[in-house]
This record gives sequence, structure tokens and C-alpha cells, in this order.
Amino acid sequence: MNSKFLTPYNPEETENRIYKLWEDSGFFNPDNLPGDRKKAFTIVMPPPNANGNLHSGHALFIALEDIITRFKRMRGYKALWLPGADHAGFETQVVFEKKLEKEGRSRFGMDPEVLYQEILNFTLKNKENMESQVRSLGASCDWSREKFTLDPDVIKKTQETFIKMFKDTLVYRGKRTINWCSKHQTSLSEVETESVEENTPFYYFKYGPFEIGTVRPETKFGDKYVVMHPDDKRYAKYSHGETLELEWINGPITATVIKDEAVDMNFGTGVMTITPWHSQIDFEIATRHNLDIEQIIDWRGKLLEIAKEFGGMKIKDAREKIVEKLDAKGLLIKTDRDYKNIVKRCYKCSTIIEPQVKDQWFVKMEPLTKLALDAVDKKEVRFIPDNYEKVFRYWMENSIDWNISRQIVWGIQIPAWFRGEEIVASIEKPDGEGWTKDSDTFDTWFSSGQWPLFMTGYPDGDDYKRYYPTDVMETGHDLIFKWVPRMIIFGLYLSGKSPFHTVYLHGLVNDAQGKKMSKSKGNVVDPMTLTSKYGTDALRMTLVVGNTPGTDLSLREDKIKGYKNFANKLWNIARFVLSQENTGEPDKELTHEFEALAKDITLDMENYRFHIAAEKIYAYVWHRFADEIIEESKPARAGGKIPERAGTLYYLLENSLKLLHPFMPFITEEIWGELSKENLLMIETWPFDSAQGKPI
RNA sequence: GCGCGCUUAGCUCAGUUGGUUAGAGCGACUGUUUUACACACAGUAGGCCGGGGGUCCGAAUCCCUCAGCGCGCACCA
Repeated sequence: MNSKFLTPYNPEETENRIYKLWEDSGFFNPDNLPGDRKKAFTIVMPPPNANGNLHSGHALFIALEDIITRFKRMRGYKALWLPGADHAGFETQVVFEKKLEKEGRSRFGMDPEVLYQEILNFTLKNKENMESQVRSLGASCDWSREKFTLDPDVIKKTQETFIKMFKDTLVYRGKRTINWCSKHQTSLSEVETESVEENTPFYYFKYGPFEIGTVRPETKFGDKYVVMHPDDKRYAKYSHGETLELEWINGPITATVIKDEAVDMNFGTGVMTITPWHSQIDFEIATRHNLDIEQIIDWRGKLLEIAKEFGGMKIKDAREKIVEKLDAKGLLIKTDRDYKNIVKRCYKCSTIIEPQVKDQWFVKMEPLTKLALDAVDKKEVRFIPDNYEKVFRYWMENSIDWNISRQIVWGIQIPAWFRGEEIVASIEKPDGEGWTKDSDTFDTWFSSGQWPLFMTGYPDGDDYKRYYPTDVMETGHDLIFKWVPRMIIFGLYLSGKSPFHTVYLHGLVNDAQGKKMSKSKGNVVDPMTLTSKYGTDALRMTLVVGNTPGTDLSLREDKIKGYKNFANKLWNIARFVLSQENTGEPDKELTHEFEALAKDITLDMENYRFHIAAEKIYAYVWHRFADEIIEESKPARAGGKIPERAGTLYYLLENSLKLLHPFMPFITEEIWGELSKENLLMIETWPFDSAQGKPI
């Protein structure tokens, strides 16, 4: 017996060595796996952002996806887990801008190409760091197939999809209301904003004969339309199109009465003025009635010339002063300070989103969401846990056209050209003179949405034929809107097939108190610290046992400690068994008992109940195998059965290692190596074959 | 406002399709230096399964309702 068994299990010493053994074996690549493997099983890894360290959420998904992959590999599938790295467009640009800020620099004014190159260098460096962390978590993914979301073929294919969609009239250029972040100087999609309820003063002003209410007096300079519901009896004497002279912020103006059903008669006074450039609903009303649309606030969030003396002021500073002026003019009627409204903010910097009207590219969602809903109806895609199907449907049924243009350099360029009113979608410059290239880049989710296709070499790669559609998409439930729907849509649109049949959604990893981890709260736990302290196997068990899909997890250090102890328990079981000579046939009763367990666990695994499977094998190994079977076998005990039991103990150890391997790959492989086996444990045969309904 | 989820032992959580005395880990308590392991072992205590109502032979599990907590979505100016 190896002398290393005389000391407690040492994960740090073991893990790198074992990982290298696996990687050098080539078996992460299913094409190298032994035996006649007919069926493929494929998982696409959600590519971690290459802009920093892995967090606990990454550790969780790597554990889960590795468990699935290792299980399927042992079950005889061509198991393929496709790793990637995400350039993470806007997110990385935000991280990089913070870095620039610290260095006293700013992206504004920088040459776009220089800026791009700098972010690229930054990202590639972080990519290596990220990859080494994924390895240290034991991921048995096929690195030979790794992709980066800015690989040349990914860029090209993304642009080709855009061109195809342009031809199919599924993308269009439109002047519409968009979410504008005045700090980051870019538009954002709905999922990149967050709405928070806030207490904002609600002002009532005298507007000619009317009383209007608003939370945004600073937008009111250009307001020359007063809108009410056509059925509102209070205002029946005013007719649509009628004009009125009235005194407003900067002097007398002419206002026009507009009747529109969008107005809620029961809210406020039932009358409002509109600012079409800076409000979605106002823009819609203005469009319906063909009204003037004028910009009041500039792209930096400051008031324009139209505000006269307030021009150049920031919204925050201007608001109160404008109210003061209106009050001085006797136009302020009252202020409701208890009013609560919803304020949209940039999800990265919390800057209040300023709705602006801008020419942008949009994806027409309705025909595409229909494809996705059909696929769900036909059960071509299912969700675990299944209540997410409802959430998914809700989003699909209510999604509005998707703004895919971003005014940042860090991303894939939109292949579009403009000349006057002409618009051409093309990677190359169109023939003729006077073309201007679109300077915008794609929303990251536009390319990430095609990730399962790109990872398998769509449209004509070998892997596309062999491994697409993939099987499971395992990701966080926070991506149910951002990512999952886009992948299903693009998969159906481009390949005619859903990119996967199962969506497994894991919960968030929170701190020990169940609070969300965040840098500002200072409660972030670095998974790398935990693995070096307790071992990767212990961390993986902690993240998996008792953690039901879709439910958030409180990461507690005492739990990890418990599984570190378990690793050591297993270590000592091995030590004990290895100290015996392997003689005698396995005991019939005990092997049957084990087979029943293996069957049970196999069913749990196949039905994605990893939280139960892990707990069962844990309980068996410790409390049945060690506490009872081994104890009873000891010669010192009355009726101790060594050495007749030795064969049984070897049988149970070997097969327990197999069942445990997906969960605790390092220590099981390490012990396996001491059993003088020909193969690596990672390619051993799983000890139960559910297809044949019997142990093998 | 709409939707989803949660509420089970001191703490963190399991409990697959309703079926015998409700489970785990940690913690607490009492013992044990028994040569695989003190990162251990043997054992003990602790729960009207959030409240109320219903269906059923039978409910932690299904239905209704109330309360508290968490999360998501939301163009009422």
C-alpha cells in the first residue's frame, strides 16, 4: 500500500496531477473514447466571461455539467462538453472602463481601433486565467474544441445571420424609443435595464385651462400637445386639433388638444402633455397623430437649447429649479411627495435610463417567438424545474422588438452600410461611392444566442452533423430571459431544430446568510479559496447535495468542511481495504444490496436529481459501507469476517468509487489508481445499465 | 399592479408520482485515545411540516384561503 494513505487525504497534492492525467489521456474528446459508442451526448458550456475570476456560480455550473458529462461518459455515450469563453460585450467594456478610470483615462476620445485592441489584450489575458480555474474545478470538457466568442468564424457567422435576417425582413432599421445610458453612451435592451420603485415627487401644474401631472418637469419645455381620452366627459368641450394659447415655463405657447385612448382617465387629472422624444408612450401617441417630435435632453443627459436658461444643466440639478420657476409664475398647483413610480436604471452603473429616439437595428420578435412557443408546445424543449416553462412563455408572449445595436466598440460589428436613405446589409462595402459603415456593434446576446450552433460548427461542420442538436442546456435561472430564449429562437430559425431538448436551471449561490453575493457588500466567496482549503471534490459535493434545481443555495463553510471530512473518510476506507488481500468471492446479499442502490442512483441521475443521488451514495459509503459492513468485518470484532469478506470489500469499494466519480472525480480517480486497474476511472463502465434494467 | 417561488429540528436544507413511528448535514448534550479514519466512533435530546378550511380510508405532499419572506416582470404621464 502506498505510504500516502498514512496521512489524511491531500487534495492540493492530488488534483493537478490527476487533471493532467485526464487531459493527457485525450478522453475529454469523445472521438478518442474506447469501445463502440453509438450515441452522442452533448452539453454546451455557458462560456464564462473572460474579464475576471470565476465566482461561486461558475463553480456550481461546472460541478453540475461535469457530473452530467462524466455520468454519460461512463454510461457509454460519446460524451462531449464544449467549453468556451465569452468576450461579454458591454459587460467587459464596463469592466475595462473602470480600469481606465483608475488609470485616469477615458474611452471617449480614444481611437476605436486602439481601444478595441486594448480590450482584446485584457480579455485574452483573463481568458487564460479563467480556463485554468475551470480546469482546477475538474471540468472534463473537450479543450480541443474550445471557442472564443470573437473567433473569426464566430464573427463571420454572426454577421451572416444578420444579413440573412435582413433579407428575411426579421431585422429592420427603425427610429424608435430606446433605453439610453447617459454614462455608458449606448442603448440597452430591456434585459439590460432594471426597474426599481422609487419615491419621486409628483407635480401638478396649471397648463392653460388644464391641470397636468408629471414626475419629469424638466422634459416639459417642448410640450405643446395636451392629451386626453376621447371619452372623458370632463373635457368633452375640447375637440381634437383645437389650439389654445397659454403661459408656460419660458413664456406663452400655442398648445394643441389631442384625443387618444392611451390616456388613463382614472389617473391624475386624466390630462397629460407629451414629450415624445423622451417617453415611449408619448412617442407612440405622437406617431399615431403625426405630431412633432423634438429632443429636449442631449446624449449626455443635459438639457438642450430649447430649455433656454436651463440649457446645459443636468436633469438632477434642473428639475427643482424649473419647479421653482413655475411656482414663481403661479403655475404650480401642488406636489404629491408620497408618489411612487418605477424608475429604469442601467443594470451596470444604475444611471437613470433616458428614453431617447434613435435610429437602431431591431429584431422583429413576433415571428420568432412563435417558433419558440410552438417548440415548447410540442414538448421539443422542456424545463427543469418545470415551472420555468410558464416564465418562459410569459416572456415570449410579451416580448417587444429587440434592439440589437450598441454604441460600443467591444463587440462584433454590424455589417451594414448607409448612403442617404439607402441601407445595405453586407460584410463588404457595397459598390459605388459614398457609403458609410455602421459604427455600432451587436448586443452580445445576438451572437451568444447562436452559441450552440457555432460551437458545433453550423452550418456545415462535422460536429454539426454529429453533435447538433445538443442535449442539455444547463445554466442559471437568471438567464431564462437573457440567453435561453435567444438560443431557442436562433436554433429554430437557423437549423429548424431546438438547440437542446432540456433546459436545466440552477439557482444562485448566495452567502451563508442567504444574501446575494456582491462586491459592494463584501460577501463574495472566491471558489478558488475554498478549493485550496477543502479540496475541489468537497466544494462540488457542497454545491450539489440537497441543492434542488432552480432554488438558490446558501454557501456555508461548515457544509464544505463536512464533505472534506467525507473525502478523508473515503480515503481511509481505501486504506483499510487496500491493507487486505483481495481474496474471496463478493458476498451475494451485500452485492445485491449494492446493485439496488446503483439502480436507484442511476434513475436519479437520469432524471436530473443529482441532489438526491449525491446524498444517497454519500450515506451509503459512510453509514452503510464504513460504519457497518467494514466494522463487522474487522477481525478484532467478535465474528469478524476478514479475510473471507475481503473480496466483498474490494467489490464495494470499486463500485462505490464508480458511483461517486461524477461528483468527486479527483479522489475517486486517485484511489482507483491504487487498485492496479488498467483504465482510468473516468472511462470505466457505470455499474448499472438502466437500458437493460440490470447491473453490469 | 401581474407572475413565480419559499415557509419542515437551534441553523442550512432534502422529502420523485399522497401510503407504515417525518429525514440529512452542521450545531447541542453524554460517553469512547476500540491499531482505517478524533477530518473518528457509539449514543441522546430536539419538529401539532407557517395559520385556517377542504378532498381522501390516509395529506409535509392535492385544492381553497390568510399571513410572512424572497425573486422576477411592469410605457399609468
